Amino acid sequence: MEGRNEYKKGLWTEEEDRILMDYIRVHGKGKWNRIAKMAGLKRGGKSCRLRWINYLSPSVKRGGFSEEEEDLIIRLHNLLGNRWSLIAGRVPGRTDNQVKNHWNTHLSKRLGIKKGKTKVSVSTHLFSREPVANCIVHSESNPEIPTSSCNRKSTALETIMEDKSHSVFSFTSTQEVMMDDNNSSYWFSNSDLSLYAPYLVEPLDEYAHALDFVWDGL
DNA sequence: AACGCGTTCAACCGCAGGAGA
DNA sequence: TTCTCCTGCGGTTGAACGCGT
Repeated sequence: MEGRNEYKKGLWTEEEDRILMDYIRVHGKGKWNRIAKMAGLKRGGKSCRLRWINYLSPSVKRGGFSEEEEDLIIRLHNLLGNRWSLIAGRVPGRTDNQVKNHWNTHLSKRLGIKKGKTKVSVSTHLFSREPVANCIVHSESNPEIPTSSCNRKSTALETIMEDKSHSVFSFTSTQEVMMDDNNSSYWFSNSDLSLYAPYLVEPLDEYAHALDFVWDGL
């Protein structure tokens, strides 16, 4: 059982790294629980997998992030939000953990992005030619008190459909929104704002159109 | 030198989902 | 269908480090 104290935790030693690398070099990766046992490591399978993926794998690039990498991460985060594995998949040699850490410790600070969220409640007149979004903005620190409100006419904007469960909508040229179709909430990926819609309708592309509106008060 | 405090990042945790028996 | 095992993900933790006093 992985969760009990029979496994060693904490930083890996050079000896452990060597044992894991030697084993993978001969037998290949995958089936991490078995690797841990067969290699004689007192580590859980998850720990071995993480150590390989984030540190030991020859495909992992070490050292500081270049300006090009940072620029790419910022643009991908605008588009995808905190979907680190997707972002890392588009930054050669970088892992999701590296990207996440670099974002949280450097980029989010540099860009002045705060951790807290602001909730935007939305009601829409669906399928009219000029749908209207009625918005009330709440701060997370005091959700009871709306900090501002607006009533804006929408304009149709570009819609990017990534997949069924995670649709990405372009809000303006710089603001993107991710859709979670389970709870009808929308996330502003680059400003940590969430947008709650009162109801969900099908098909998705019509819904997306109905929720497209210009919001310049962020 | 010693201490306190903030920052960094490797590693852990809990959970979800897929595969296969 | 159910169960187990494995993998992958994002959020969180805490040891190590750096810096100021």
